[in-house]
Amino acid sequence: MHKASVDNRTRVLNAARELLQTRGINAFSHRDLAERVGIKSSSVHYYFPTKEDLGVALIRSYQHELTEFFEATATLPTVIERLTRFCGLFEGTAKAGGRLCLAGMLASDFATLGPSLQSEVRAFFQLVEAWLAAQAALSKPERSPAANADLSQLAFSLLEGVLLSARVFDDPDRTRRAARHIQQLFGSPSV
Amino acid sequence: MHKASVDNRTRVLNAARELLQTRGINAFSHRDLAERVGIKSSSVHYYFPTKEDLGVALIRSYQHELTEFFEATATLPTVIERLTRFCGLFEGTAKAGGRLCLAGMLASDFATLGPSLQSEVRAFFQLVEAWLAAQAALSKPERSPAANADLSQLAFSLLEGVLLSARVFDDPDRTRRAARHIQQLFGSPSV
DNA sequence: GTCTATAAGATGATAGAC
DNA sequence: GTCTATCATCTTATAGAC
Repeated sequence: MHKASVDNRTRVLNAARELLQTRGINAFSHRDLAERVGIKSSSVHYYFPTKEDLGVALIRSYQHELTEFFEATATLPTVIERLTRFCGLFEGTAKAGGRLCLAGMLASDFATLGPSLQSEVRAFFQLVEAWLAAQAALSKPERSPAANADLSQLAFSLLEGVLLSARVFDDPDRTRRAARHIQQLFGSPSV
Repeated sequence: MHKASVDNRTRVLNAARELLQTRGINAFSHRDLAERVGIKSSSVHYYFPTKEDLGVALIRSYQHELTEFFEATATLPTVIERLTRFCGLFEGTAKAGGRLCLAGMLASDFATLGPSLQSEVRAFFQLVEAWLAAQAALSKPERSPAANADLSQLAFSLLEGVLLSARVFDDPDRTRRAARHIQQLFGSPSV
């Protein structure tokens, strides 16, 4: 059961992820994907009948990877370290050709999405904010749940926003300054 | 020299602004604009030959209004008040049907823009951050220029980002929580 | 799975009449 | 200024052969 190389479905997904994060869902076509993968656009339709299907598959795989990230970093000793890693994801995104977060891009395209894709985007935001709120609670147990929720929204909004300016100014380092601020917000390390 | 009503050029600009802030520049057409204004798409081309022309006109008028805002609020006695007003602009944007900042939306469409439009977006970001840095300097004169620049980037990124989540959760109040945080960051009122 | 062929409709844009 | 007419191209698909 060894895969010598990625199958075309995965190749389409990878190409689509890059195009979505750089151009937005309304600025690339099945043909663009087909050309990058080296197949015909009808073959793209074979894997993802509609663009909505493609979008849903994209955010689900993105969310899946995030879940794996959460599991992998759960064993780290401090909130500080987990937060550093998390912010590092955004730094990597900014450095990858000025991409945006896939969910953030879909949020900016929100009004053009079908209901099922909108739900997925909302679920992704909720997942991130819930994790951040949990980290905030761990970091300073004396902080109220409302304050933790506030903090998590603040941190995620800041990271999404900084990707926009990082791309406009071609300056991925902006993500690190945002990360530093978030670390300060979450306060002194504990758990 | 009295204008009884707005001319069609202005009507096109207004319709385009709403469509750009809600759908992004790649998700509306000259036909969409024409239908909303009640003219034909060729008439839209008369005012704005290319979409790039339209985009440039949109951000220039947006920036012009911001400049007027800066002038109008320059007389306010405190940084706190000016900052409150500024954040109020974003609250209004979120409440206007979950719009994004026009420049923020163009930032997310950045990779699909022509060079002239990209320059305009960059200039807009610079204008905002320069103003915010100036407010930071006024607020706490003992703060370093680098810290002021940091703060201004942070504040603008946060406001841009919170518009994304405000729209995803259909919750414009998120902008107010962001505003509160920004006020705290800028510190105690002075000038 | 991947292809060719095809379709209906949208899109950005232009020419020329009024 | 606004229109009709037209254009080449793109877009999202679908049908059916291999």
